[in-house]
Amino acid sequence: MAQIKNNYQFEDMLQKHNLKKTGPRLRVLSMMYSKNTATSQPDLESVMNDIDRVTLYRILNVFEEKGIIHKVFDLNGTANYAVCHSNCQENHHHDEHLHFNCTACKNVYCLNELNMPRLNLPSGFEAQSFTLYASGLCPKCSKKQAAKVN
Amino acid sequence: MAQIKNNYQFEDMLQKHNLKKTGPRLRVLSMMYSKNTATSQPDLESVMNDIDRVTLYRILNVFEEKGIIHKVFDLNGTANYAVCHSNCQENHHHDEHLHFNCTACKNVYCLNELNMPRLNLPSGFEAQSFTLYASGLCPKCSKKQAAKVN
DNA sequence: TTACAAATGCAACAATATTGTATTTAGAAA
DNA sequence: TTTCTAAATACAATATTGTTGCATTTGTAA
Ligand SMILES: [Mn+2]
Ligand SMILES: [Mn+2]
Ligand SMILES: [Zn+2]
Ligand SMILES: [Zn+2]
Repeated sequence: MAQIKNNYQFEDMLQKHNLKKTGPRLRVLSMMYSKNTATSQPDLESVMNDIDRVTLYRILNVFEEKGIIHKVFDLNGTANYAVCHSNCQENHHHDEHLHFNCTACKNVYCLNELNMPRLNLPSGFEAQSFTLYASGLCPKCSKKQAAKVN
Repeated sequence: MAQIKNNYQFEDMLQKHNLKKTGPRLRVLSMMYSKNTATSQPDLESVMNDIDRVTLYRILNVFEEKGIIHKVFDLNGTANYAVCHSNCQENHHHDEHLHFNCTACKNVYCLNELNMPRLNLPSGFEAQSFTLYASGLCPKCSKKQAAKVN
């Protein structure tokens, strides 16, 4: 689980970032903090189907700008959003961790505990940030598969 | 440059993969082999604007299936395509290298020479493939920037 | 040369994302 | 508390990217 937080803490988060406390924003925050996987845009939209699509896009964008969440594309190129755990600042993210795409359940996991390995690029390339992607089976799905085989 | 190849070689490639030699396919091959960066779908479409959009999508898909090209999403989530250099087979790619996104010129470079570092995942995760993304300045753009500063 | 599967072109549609603007609302100020 | 306003939301229109079905054309094997 990302981090258990209650509604007061979400309100504080919004306040700290000079964002008004609104229902849609609190609900998006609460949903994203309640999961240990990233949230796909389509998923978010179907769960919050009473909130206007455009509003959701704008909430996601402002949260990303503020350093509250970061965007990660899964293997099909669909946008997923996950809470930042790296003390990201406004317009200055540092979410340099592994993103694991489960090919079975399609969930995207942020493996924050895994540091990025240092590596030296070919001469001339100046990297500012790194992200590592992996795909395969997540713990749940690999267990399921093992069970099937038996 | 990916590899200099002439039209006869492209025809051979198609034949080897049991694909008919057609104008659109040869042109796509030729374009992608003439560059050392990946080709974005929008770019491809605007350059080959006399070929139907759907045909281009189908060419890209069949080339990917056959192991001729691989897809890589850039930092904005747009699809880019690059020729495979890892002896990829039909439905079995192994393009595990670094993809460098230049934030200035927006080009995507496949740095095939860079092997993926080994890393151990948290227990339970079973990775089948890895891709590393980096963003920053490519050699050309970092030179330009250095020139400006002076 | 013929025949036919494969490839292309075209039309329709679906999904995702952006822009502009009217309306509503959170929160500051009176 | 009430008033006021910038910020946020809702709604409409449009853009971009990708898919599906089918008619037509074409590469190639016989
Ligand atoms: Mn992440
Ligand atoms: Mn590549
Ligand atoms: Zn899974
Ligand atoms: Zn560049």
